[in-house]
This record gives sequence, C-alpha cells and structure tokens, in this order.
Amino acid sequence: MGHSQVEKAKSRERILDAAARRIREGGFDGLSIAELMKSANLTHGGFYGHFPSRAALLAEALERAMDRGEASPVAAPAKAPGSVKSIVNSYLSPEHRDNFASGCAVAALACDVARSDDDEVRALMASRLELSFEHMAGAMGDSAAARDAAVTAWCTMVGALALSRVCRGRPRSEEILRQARQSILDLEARVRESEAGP
Amino acid sequence: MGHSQVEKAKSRERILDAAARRIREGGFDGLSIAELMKSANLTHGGFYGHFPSRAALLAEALERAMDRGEASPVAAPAKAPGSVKSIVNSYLSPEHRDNFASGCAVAALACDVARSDDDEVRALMASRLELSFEHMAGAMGDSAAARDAAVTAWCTMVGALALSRVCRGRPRSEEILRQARQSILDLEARVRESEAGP
DNA sequence: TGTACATCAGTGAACGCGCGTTCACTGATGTAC
DNA sequence: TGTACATCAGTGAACGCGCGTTCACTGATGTAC
Repeated sequence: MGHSQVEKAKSRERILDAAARRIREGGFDGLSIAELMKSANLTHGGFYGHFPSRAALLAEALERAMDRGEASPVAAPAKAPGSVKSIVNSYLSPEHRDNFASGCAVAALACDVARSDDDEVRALMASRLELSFEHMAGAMGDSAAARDAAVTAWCTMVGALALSRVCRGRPRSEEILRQARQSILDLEARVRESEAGP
Repeated sequence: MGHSQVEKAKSRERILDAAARRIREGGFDGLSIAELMKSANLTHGGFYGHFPSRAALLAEALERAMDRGEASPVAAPAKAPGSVKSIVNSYLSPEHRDNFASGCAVAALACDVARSDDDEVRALMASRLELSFEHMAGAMGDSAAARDAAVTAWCTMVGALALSRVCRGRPRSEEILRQARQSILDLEARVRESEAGP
C-alpha cells in the first residue's frame, strides 16, 4: 500500500474498533497485539505505526468502548433523553446480557478498571460515569432527588447485568434482570412523587 | 522437609489462601504460579504436587475467596443474620472499597467470572450468590417481597462497590457508597411496610 | 503523457522475557528391626 | 536406643510457547520534471 493519510487513518480506526470490542469480550488481559492486528487484516509489526504501546492502545480502546454501542451508558446522553423505562428495558435485556462485544463497557470492565493501577484509565471511566449519571437524572426529572436516585439506578444496572451474566443459562439470570428493571421503575416513581409533593 | 501429611496440607492451605487473596487483587489473569508459590514460601516446581493445573487452582481459589473474608457475601450466612443496616454499613464502607484482597469476591471478580468460559467457575459463583440472596432476604424479613428485594439489594451493592472503586480518590466514590446504603435501607423499609400492610 | 525518484504504511523475522508445566533429584522425616 | 532403609514434599533446571516490541526491508502510491 502507498502512503495515503486517509488509508492509514482507516487502518487505525479498524484497529481501535476491534480493540474496543475485544476488551469488552475478554478484558484488558484478553487482548493480544498479534490477534488484534489479524482481526483488523494487518500483521502485528504494523501496530507500532499507529500506537506507541499496548497500554496506550488500551486507554484509547476503553474510551472508544465507552463512547460506542447502543447499550453504552455514554452513547445515550447524545441521543434524546428517553424514558427510564426505555433505558432499563434495553440495558437490562437478555440481548445486552448476551452481547459483550458491543455492550456497555462499564458492565464489562468495571472490575478490571477498578483494580487498574493506571490513573488515566480509571479517570476515563469515572468521567464517563458522570455523564451517565446526568443522563439518568435527566430521565428521572432532573430534581435533586433524581440526581441521587440516578447514582443508585446505575449501581443497580451495572451490578444486575454483571450478575445476570454470571448466572447465564439459569432461570436466575432472567429473574435478576426483571427484578432490577422493576426496582429502578419503582425508584423513579418515588422520585416523581417526592417532586410532586411539598 | 519430610513427608508429613499434616505439613503438606498446611502448604496447600497457604497456597490456596494466597491465591484467594491474589485473584481478588489482580483478577484471574493477575496470578502467576511462580509468584504465588513464592508468596507461600515455596518454589514454583512444587505447585503440581498440590494442584493438577492452574485452572483447577483458580476454581478452588474462587471457592475459597467466596467462603472467606469478613465482607464476603457468603461468610455472612454462617454468622447471625444481622440487620440490613449492619450489612450495608460494612459492605459499602471505604474500608471494604480499599481492601480488595480480603473483600467480597463477587465485587472483585464478577466481570471476570461473567466472561469465563469455564462453566464450573460460573456455577460456583452462581450457587454462592443464591446463598447471599437468601441471607439478605432473611435480614429483610423473609417475606416474598423480601426475597425479591434481596436480589435488587445485591445488584446495587455489587455495582456500587465496583463503581466506587473505579472512582477512588474522587468525592464521587464516597457519594456512591452513601447513596447505595441509603437506597437499600429505603428498599428494606418498603418491604417491611408491604409486609405489615393488607 | 511518460519517466525517475521519494515517501512511508505495512511486512515478517527476530529479540528477550515470563509463563505453565515437567522431571530428575535432594534430603528431612517416619518406619523396621 | 541405634542403625539402615523407604518415603515423598519440595527443589530448581529445563522445555516449548506466546507475548510485546524492534527493525531492516518492500512495494504501491504521490510528486517532480
């Protein structure tokens, strides 16, 4: 191939998209440069023409994973606010549970990021979480109570998706999703009541 | 050293305890046989006198991690039931957040187990989760509503601890713990009301 | 338009390293007499 | 009690392997004239 900046940029995008999917499937440790480059139709040696190191790629791939995907908590704020019901119905669905690669990066990687020594990586997820909290607070009415409830709702959603995945193949897996959906809708109802009250 | 069955069993315990701590700190991928054996004051070659493979150790280490530790959701059922307040106060504390090695294995490893191909590993966490749900249901009054709420409470606790760890060092980290504690206490209050009602 | 040259994205062999695992050996302990 | 032997938990060198990373090279494309 010749030296087209456009072509090079496209290669970089392919690598980054593949990495963003792969870390959600297999965690940070599950990604190897050779496999990654192969899945982007390149050979491993070319990697360092695009990224300075594996660690630098992982940080960028996490960012991409958090910005992409229908179920991403961060993709949502860009869209119309949506109802709490539509949020929990898509987030806490069997489809999202079964689809790691294009699902929520927080649910897929929270444990990995939690124990990461890399401050950049933790800061990145922490800042995207703030956007997710805001988005949920908006869907709940944007009151003070809504902003508090949004944090709980996110904890419940992330925990429920992870536990539901652990239990996949058992009836409990669906029960977890259903319970969490209902609890968050109840939570919203109480927030709205307190809003309407004195 | 001579061939004392007792001494060998003690070595095995040291290896297993060290492994149970290490996987909670660094995930399954963060454990290497050589480092593990060194931390148990042994050399790496002796490992296979105790376990048939790394994978077999990981399964046993996860089991141990889930059975041990003050904050473990599974250690709790063995103790007196305890109040919901005492459970959330210890589980959702900064101390638990900062202590991976002896903390809850679910919060530390849910993402890793969720994506594990090893059915044995997922089945193990799934079965211990059932005990945890039962324990929480008991603390909430053991009604039908309590059993439902227990599932939500666990999702919230696990999610909150993981997200709080991601945000460590930021004010948000403590806010997450506080919000989750309060929400679970609110949840319990509503369960008790429904119990006392018609 | 056609030729000569420069650029540089991508190639693939090679590196040092740490990993999980194997195995011949060691030497302290328990047992037999 | 003392000696000779058997046991076997633990040792440490060695293995093949895949990893992240480096680098001399290739060859298609863009540019200059």
